[in-house]
Amino acid sequence: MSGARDGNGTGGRPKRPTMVDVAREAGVALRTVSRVVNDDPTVGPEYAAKVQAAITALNYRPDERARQLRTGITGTIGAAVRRIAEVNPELAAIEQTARESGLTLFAASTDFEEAREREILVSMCRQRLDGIIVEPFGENHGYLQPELDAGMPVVAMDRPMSGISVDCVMSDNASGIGTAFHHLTRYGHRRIAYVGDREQVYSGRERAAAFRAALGAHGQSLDGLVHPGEITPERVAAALDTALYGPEPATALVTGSMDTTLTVLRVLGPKAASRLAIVGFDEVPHADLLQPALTVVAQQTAKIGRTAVELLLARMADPGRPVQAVVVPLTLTVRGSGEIPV
Amino acid sequence: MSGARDGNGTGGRPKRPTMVDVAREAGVALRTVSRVVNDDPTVGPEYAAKVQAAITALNYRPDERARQLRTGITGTIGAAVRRIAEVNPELAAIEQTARESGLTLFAASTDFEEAREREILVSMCRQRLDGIIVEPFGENHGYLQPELDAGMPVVAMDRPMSGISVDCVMSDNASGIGTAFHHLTRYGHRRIAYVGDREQVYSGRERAAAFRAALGAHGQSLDGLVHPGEITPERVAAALDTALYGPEPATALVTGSMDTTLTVLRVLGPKAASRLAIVGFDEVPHADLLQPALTVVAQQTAKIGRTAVELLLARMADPGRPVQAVVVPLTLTVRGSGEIPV
DNA sequence: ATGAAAGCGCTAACAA
DNA sequence: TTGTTAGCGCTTTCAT
Repeated sequence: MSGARDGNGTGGRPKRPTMVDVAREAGVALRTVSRVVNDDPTVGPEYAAKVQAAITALNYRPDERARQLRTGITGTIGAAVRRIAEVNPELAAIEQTARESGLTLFAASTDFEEAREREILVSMCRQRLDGIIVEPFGENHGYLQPELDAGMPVVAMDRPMSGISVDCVMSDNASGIGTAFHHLTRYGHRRIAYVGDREQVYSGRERAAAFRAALGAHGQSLDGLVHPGEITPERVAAALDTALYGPEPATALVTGSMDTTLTVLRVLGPKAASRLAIVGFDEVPHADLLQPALTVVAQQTAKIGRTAVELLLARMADPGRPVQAVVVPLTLTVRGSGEIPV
Repeated sequence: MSGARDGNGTGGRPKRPTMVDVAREAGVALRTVSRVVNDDPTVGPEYAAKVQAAITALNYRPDERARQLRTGITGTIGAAVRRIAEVNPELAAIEQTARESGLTLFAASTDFEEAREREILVSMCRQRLDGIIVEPFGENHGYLQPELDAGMPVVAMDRPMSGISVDCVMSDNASGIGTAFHHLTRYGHRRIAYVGDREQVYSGRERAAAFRAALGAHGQSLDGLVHPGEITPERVAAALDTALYGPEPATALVTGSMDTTLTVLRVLGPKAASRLAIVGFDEVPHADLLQPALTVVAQQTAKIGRTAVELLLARMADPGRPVQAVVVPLTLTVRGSGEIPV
């Protein structure tokens, strides 16, 4: 049976067999095929065998789209993150946790562009994904309110969302900066400078503020020591000039992000970098290969990613639960650059 | 109208409005709503306005799944790669090229596990994606033959697939190794060693073979110089011992992959590494921050990713076209480590 | 320019 | 245990 090549004569693309085709081939009802495909135990062994044979003979593959349309669930969650093809331990943790939970992950890069972010989020909503994790960037996410009202579970990661109230997990920026600062004071430093991202973005704002607070609590003035701003070689070089070569030079440095750390190292060059005490905020790839190896306060990225999925699962299970904000502490990793004494 | 909260009384999850609801709200036929949603120009302005108003009032969002089921196309291509969430320029290029082509990208990590790879590919086929790019790992992809027969476009990237015949794009491993080798001979090196991945994997096999050929063509014996194998600190340390501290020590080294390069640098330590001439195969993150900065032959990863999408698009457009294999040359990036003379 | 009705491939009530 | 039937939400002939 079923020997003929395909129903098609000439050039048309081959048509895939459907459940109806399998049912006809096996001589059973559609419903029975569905039962076999879904491992329903209430099918007689000989029927099951006949169906299996037909499935193999026709190379039948169920159409997931139809299944999803009918059941209403996709078994897929979305992740809208800065970049999927860069080092992104949160995303790695999300992917693994999703897999452990039997969910497929659909990840897309916002590139930290507001328009792109919106495009991705709206697209995920149109696909009726079971839930969305977003590392938010844009300034107003009010356009998602109707989706939330319609029951779409959303979790924010690394930054809070603006204009809507959703579950959220992020690092304890303030205490991380404090850890970096106090680690350096332990090695005798009193003049400690900060270079980090611009205060227009949430994390840049939080970390600069925390550094100012640390300086104040330590009885230091802020003059020439705190340099949030655009991370470009020029801007970073100017900041370092002010901080390191002024009348009261800083002897130690806290950087506010991975990008800042790398730019600082490039601007300083190997000789200057090896003499200055540096604690980086956030891990740097292959930090152990640098000279000196880089001491950092690292975000618990894996924990953050895992928590994001857990928050999402909780909300999927109970849409009415109160909105929750989880804060994750950072951990100090000592490697050398932060232990250079005054 | 439509003022009531939702059709729902108590705890049930809110039901989304469908096209029928919009049609009823607007007092038009279903077909008209569909026309408006799809920007069909043959709708009268007042009808269009009424429909738009209803869409806004109900916060209607079309269900992409239903659309896909009906039209048969998803507008989505899949990419099964080693790892998302790591530096992966091929994937970045795929994502960008897909976006430029108006396609959504669905990426998943195989982790270079055969079972995982198969799971992902089968899942993508069940979702009826418009096409699949795969960085293959497994040894037998024959299970995909029925999908190919059913018209599923598949393109292999970085490695060929086994057991099936599909379009493919990859680096010119042999000539890349040749470039690295000859660059070192230009600085007077005659004893040049190779450490790289095990020959069970395609690229490891190709590169080791190319290195042996280069040695041979240069009139050198192979003894103690060629070390393919597992990339572990122990194995790499043993290989380096043999190559660098034997009776005729090598004065230069070619590594066979990014992982190999990083492991070699870690095993050697900063002092030994700064004395040995090294050319890495493939780019290393922040290679410019190392001391000395690392000279590499880099794969044209962006070109490879872009080409993969282009091959896929071509096959989607013409399923009958002959299978094509594209080979992309590597480029030498001089930074210091490869220009240390004998 | 608009509408009525069929059906994409599947699951889920309900019958038998 | 198996089959019949009615949709999921949309697009698409085909009439009007």
